[in-house]
Amino acid sequence: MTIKDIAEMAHVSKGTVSRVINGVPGVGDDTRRRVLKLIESLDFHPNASARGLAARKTNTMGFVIPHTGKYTLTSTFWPVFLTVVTQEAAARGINVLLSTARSEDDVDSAFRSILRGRRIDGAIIGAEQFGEKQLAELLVKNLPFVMMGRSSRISTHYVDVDNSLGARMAAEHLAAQGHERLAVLAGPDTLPYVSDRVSGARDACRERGLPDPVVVHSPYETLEAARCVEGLLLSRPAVTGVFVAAGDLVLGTLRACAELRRSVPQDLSIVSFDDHPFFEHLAPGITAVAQPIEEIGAAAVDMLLALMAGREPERTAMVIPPRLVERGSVAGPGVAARTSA
Amino acid sequence: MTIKDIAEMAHVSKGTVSRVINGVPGVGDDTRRRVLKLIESLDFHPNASARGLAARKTNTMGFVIPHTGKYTLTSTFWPVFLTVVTQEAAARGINVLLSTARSEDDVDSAFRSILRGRRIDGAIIGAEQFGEKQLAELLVKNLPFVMMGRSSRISTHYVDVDNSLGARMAAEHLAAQGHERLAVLAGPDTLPYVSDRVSGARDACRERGLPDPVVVHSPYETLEAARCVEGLLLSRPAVTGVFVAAGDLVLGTLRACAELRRSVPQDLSIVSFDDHPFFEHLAPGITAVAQPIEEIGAAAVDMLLALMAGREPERTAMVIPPRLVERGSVAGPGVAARTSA
DNA sequence: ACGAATAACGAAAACGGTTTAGTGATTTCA
DNA sequence: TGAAATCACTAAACCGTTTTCGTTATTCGT
Repeated sequence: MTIKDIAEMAHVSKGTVSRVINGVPGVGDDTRRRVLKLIESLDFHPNASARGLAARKTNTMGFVIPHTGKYTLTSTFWPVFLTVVTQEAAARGINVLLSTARSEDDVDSAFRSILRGRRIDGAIIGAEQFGEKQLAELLVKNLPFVMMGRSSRISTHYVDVDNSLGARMAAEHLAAQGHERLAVLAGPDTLPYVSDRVSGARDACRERGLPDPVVVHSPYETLEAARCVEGLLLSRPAVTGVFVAAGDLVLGTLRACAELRRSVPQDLSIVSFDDHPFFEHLAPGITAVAQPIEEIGAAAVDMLLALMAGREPERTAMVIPPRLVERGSVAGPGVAARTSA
Repeated sequence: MTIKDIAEMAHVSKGTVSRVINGVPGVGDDTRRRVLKLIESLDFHPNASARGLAARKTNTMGFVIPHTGKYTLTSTFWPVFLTVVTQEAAARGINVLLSTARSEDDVDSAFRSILRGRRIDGAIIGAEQFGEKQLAELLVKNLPFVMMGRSSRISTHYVDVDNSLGARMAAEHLAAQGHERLAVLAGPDTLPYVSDRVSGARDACRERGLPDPVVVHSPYETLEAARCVEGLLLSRPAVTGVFVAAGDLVLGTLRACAELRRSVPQDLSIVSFDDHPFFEHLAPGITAVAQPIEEIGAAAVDMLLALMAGREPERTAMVIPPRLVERGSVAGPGVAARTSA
């Protein structure tokens, strides 16, 4: 079944059918209705490849997930973001072509496989994976894209959570409970957003006249994170509150506390950057700076679709504030002191 | 840059270039090398839409994720499965078009959006979403597909974990520690695999001469699961071991225990069907019947690729055994008895 | 050394749409 | 009321590949 069959049955030309399908003006009302009814009743769908070839657009966007951790899709951020983006795109008639990268080298091949052959009209990409090569390729191919997160190389077309603000919120929340010796457990310092989170927390401390927080960087690996936190727990003077600057590190933090028999929040208060469904159900619940992922995803799709349609989006960069979700993992530092006294 | 440009530069016809690109015989060795070098040096990639149109294949597979829970991609199974499938497909030069469904009704539209317009050559689909309509549509379109899980409607072209065996393993593991009063916390009984898991556990009990386990069905919602488990914990005679028949229900189980101040494994032993990275890091670690997701994913892709290539796969149905991962959430029932005595 | 088989290629016809240019009929306006 | 403008539509070119078919050299067997 092709457009030609429809045309014959409706006694019109292919061009007219095409115009009807695409809602292009230049077709009489009665003709349009007749063709539409025919298409409907035959459940006809135009061939996507043919459309892509003729119109030079595929109505498909690419999604390239970075490779932080073994299965990035078990992280606190990406699975939800991917879900939101996919649904948001589907609602607008856009399909999502997915690409994951296992290793650092894979990023390149994932990139190419998705860019190759004008398979997509645009892409959403994690800012952290913007190497020179990838960037060059995108620009050369003139492919619209929006980044999730900010890259040091490109300063536009991105959507990001306000990392600095979120970090401040976390640090201030801890400080407001009376904590004075804070720590930041941050991700690898190669990631662009990590330094924002670290400095945000540091600034908050300085403004309150507190000493700079001790900063530890850990890969997104529970065991390594646990080792880092152990170091923190054994250091003197004791840290009483930790800002865990990525949800993926929370489990390691809890594990370290369990192993050293420190209890949360009595011995250590925790605020996480990133929320996750299971944080609510742990005992205690984890207080978190939650990214409004739905909002971020919708914004990213909006921006990309504008670019794909050839117009400049209203806002070419968006930084969205997170919000603090208070649960049980934060208490005053006095609790531990009183207990040990 | 098109195939025509390449042809002119190499002083051959478009047909020859096409043959070279597709590795079709009928081209001299030196010509082939020359064209190949040109393609390489110009970094030429043939237009995917044009290929799709002419060759009637898109080298793309669809992936339809079911809608169990708010964000299925935070479940214990699907994110990992999706990752594996995507990477396995990428390694074979196949792209993945993703589709998610938020609601029951959405399944249909997700289905159609991905099937529409011969955008894909085949699909991997969760068996649980096979309604009559979807099935009819697939068969009508003659679209190759493989199911993840077994459907009651179609008995071939699926890959599944051995649900029954896994359940037996779980129940027997509990029984081997001396538990006699077991419970099964299962997912919604509309899902096809749920009854297999329930009956597997029941059979294991019967064979050992134990009473049938008490079975509770819960949606994949932490709070509802917790309520179910509370009921279990308060029932008499007391249940001492529970087989949590889906990873997504573990958190609810733990939450109920925490709320009623029962400790694991002293008061309640837990075995989960499905493993998850964070199970290892909880205290205690959760003993789980782990699905070999990588193996399952690879098998599914293999099978689908065979179908897409037009040949019948060697194995038209695969049931893969899970394996038991012992951690700290199981102990003998005596512990609680002794404590309370 | 000669006809037959084979190999290497070119020309051109699909594939199923979109889009441009053109045509006849109708409406608009002075 | 006649020329101009508008409208609804058709015909045909085009998008960038694959694939079929035919042609020309080349190799083969005898």
